[in-house]
Amino acid sequence: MALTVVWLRDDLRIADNPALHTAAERGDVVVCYLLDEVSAGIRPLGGASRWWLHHSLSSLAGALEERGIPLVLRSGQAEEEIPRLLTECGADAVFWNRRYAFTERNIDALLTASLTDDGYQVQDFQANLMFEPWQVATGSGSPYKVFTPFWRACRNRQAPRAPLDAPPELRGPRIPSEDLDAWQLLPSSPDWAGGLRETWTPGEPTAQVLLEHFLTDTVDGYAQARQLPNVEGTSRLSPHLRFGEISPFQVWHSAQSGSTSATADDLTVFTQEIGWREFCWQLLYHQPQLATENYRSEFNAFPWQQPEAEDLDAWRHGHTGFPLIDAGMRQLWHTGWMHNRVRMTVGSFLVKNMMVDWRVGEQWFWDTLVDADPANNAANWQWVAGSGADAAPYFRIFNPVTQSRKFDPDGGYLRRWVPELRSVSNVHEPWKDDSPGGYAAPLLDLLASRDQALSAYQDLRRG
DNA sequence: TAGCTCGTTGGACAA
DNA sequence: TTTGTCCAACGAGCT
Repeated sequence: MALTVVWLRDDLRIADNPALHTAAERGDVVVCYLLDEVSAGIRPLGGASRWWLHHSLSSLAGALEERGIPLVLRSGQAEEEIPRLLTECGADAVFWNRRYAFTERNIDALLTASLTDDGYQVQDFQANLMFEPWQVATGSGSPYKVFTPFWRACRNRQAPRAPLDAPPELRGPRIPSEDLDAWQLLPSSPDWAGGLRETWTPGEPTAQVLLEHFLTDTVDGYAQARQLPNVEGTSRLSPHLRFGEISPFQVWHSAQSGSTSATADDLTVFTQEIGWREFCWQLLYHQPQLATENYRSEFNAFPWQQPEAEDLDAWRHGHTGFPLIDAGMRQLWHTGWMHNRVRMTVGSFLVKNMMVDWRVGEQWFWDTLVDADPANNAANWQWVAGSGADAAPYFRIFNPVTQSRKFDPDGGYLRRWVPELRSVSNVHEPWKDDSPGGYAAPLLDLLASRDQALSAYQDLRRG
């Protein structure tokens, strides 16, 4: 009797999971998740991601149990634990869905070679990107560095395959599993996850509900509403996509076939966001050090400032004295998520007004975002800093006052996340108010710091 | 080939 | 209050 180990990684779902689907057609399955915190080069998950992972695994384990099979949890080095599990359960094959980061690819390649040598059937599948990074290239054969031509080239390719249904039946033996609680993925002392619990329900079922809800109720007007941080105008699918509770194929096909009232423009803009995820991953595929090294090496000479500890702390926890910055950073700290427009603004503030190295911000987002994604996070911080592939022009410096006037005119978002501002009438510029109500004084001079950044960037250009 | 167009997300200032 | 222009070239990508 054929028995396949399905090794799940960033694909914690049952539907549209080609590895699981094919294994179930083949015979019995053992579904496994391996927590590998020991292989060299693996970046440890941030705190918010660990919280999400715990609940996502818990949700998946429950769903598999309902179908009669367990989720087998193991921890340790993949090179040792996967062969051990294969021997232990008597499997003759192992299937997984491909992943694209450098260390992970190498681990998978080494395992494939050694397990194949040992006589196992090893098979990998395309599941987490609609366009494989090596499939999309410019006319001259090089990887794309600019989003628009990249996404145009993707759209000109064959349409992504239709998503697979969940396997109709899952059978398999009961294999001992480690205890999820013993992994201590959840914060205990202190338990800072209250805001995450209020905000999110990790797991595949919720991801499907969110997608349906988005396409039924929210996507109409998306192109405009997604700009407004105080409006529930986005899909909020990002952490679900990050952990693979839903696949881009599912999102893409639902958006194409959605008989909604949305305009073509709304659907195009939404689909494009899925395209950005694909773009960031192909950047990371071709530039493995995207999270740690400037994509444009001339930025190695940029004069980043070493921030005072209390200034950096003011940024991290939302006490800079700039309402939009503080609202965003507090939303992040509380919920593990921040509206994208505000992400750009707080990023620009850290990198350009405070002149702090983008990697400091990237690491903070990595620790605090529930959707912290190795490719998206790194590529977008580099975009903000101007050191990235398809970077923002250096003179593009977000002004937090102008941004909140434009995208949160009545200050609802600002007052929601910064209670000190509720009694302040000049909510966009509280320092001009007669009674700023205990709200922090501005950390810096916006115009002066802007000029300083502009000249530093100009110096870099001149070499 | 060499030329041409274009580039997710802005701000300041003038008219 | 709104709209247009400039900021500074430059490299990507296409034809």
